[in-house]
Amino acid sequence: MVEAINHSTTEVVCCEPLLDGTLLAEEAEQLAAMFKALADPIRLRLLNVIAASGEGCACDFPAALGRSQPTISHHLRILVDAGLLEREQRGKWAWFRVREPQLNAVMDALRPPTPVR
Amino acid sequence: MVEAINHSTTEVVCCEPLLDGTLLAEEAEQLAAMFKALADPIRLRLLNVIAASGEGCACDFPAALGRSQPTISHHLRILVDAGLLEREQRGKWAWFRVREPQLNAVMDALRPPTPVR
DNA sequence: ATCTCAGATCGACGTCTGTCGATATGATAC
DNA sequence: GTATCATATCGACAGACGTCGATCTGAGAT
Repeated sequence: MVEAINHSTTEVVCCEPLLDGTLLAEEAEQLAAMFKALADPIRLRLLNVIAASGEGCACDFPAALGRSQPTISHHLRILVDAGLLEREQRGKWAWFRVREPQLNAVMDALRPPTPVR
Repeated sequence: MVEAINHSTTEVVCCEPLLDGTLLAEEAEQLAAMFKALADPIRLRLLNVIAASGEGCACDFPAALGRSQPTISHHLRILVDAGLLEREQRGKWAWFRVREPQLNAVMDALRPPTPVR
């Protein structure tokens, strides 16, 4: 279906504010795509484990999370495509780091529109 | 499948912090369930429209969002079950409000573990 | 009680998703 | 070059999901 997936960056910093009544159909699509990337327990645990130590090697995840190597690779791809992880090749190993700006962008969409208090 | 769905409250305020390396398998399930409820453009637009005016009548949503009445009812149910909306019956109409504490709980899970700066 | 109408539930459909075994790719070591 | 090993891709499968037409439920109104 997807003819040429951008497997790396996804420089779109989606995420219009969710609660202020300005969310258009297309923006909702983009935001929903971000949430979809977060809507799986294995992917959340990948983010969690990687963020905890700053970075993580793909080689450790199948044993740590109890999923096969293809399954882990599949989930890592989804997180990278969503812009939530960045991938770096070191020798024959693949290392991943969390892209916190993208995570913050998702968080901002949930923030209520009450700028003053 | 689900034999008796709690269609109202869901007092679980899920959402352990995502980035600090303490996410257990079961907590990841709960958090993923919250993100799953947010991972659909129609549901995001429902939240958006309802939050914008403080409340919203189910009767307006099919026309506003271009989906059938059963489909809207389906999505509203998912948001109520996730604890993100609360439902109130007024005469024959159903009105909905956003439960901001629950939304904030999801947001807190995304916050990076840097309490001091 | 009967009528009307808003909303929920049911049943079906096509599509998407998570999973894994098998295989391909690509990088290092020899 | 070949061998080895880490990761990606492929193919298949079962289950979940979004959608809608048809129907049921329940609250007013008469």
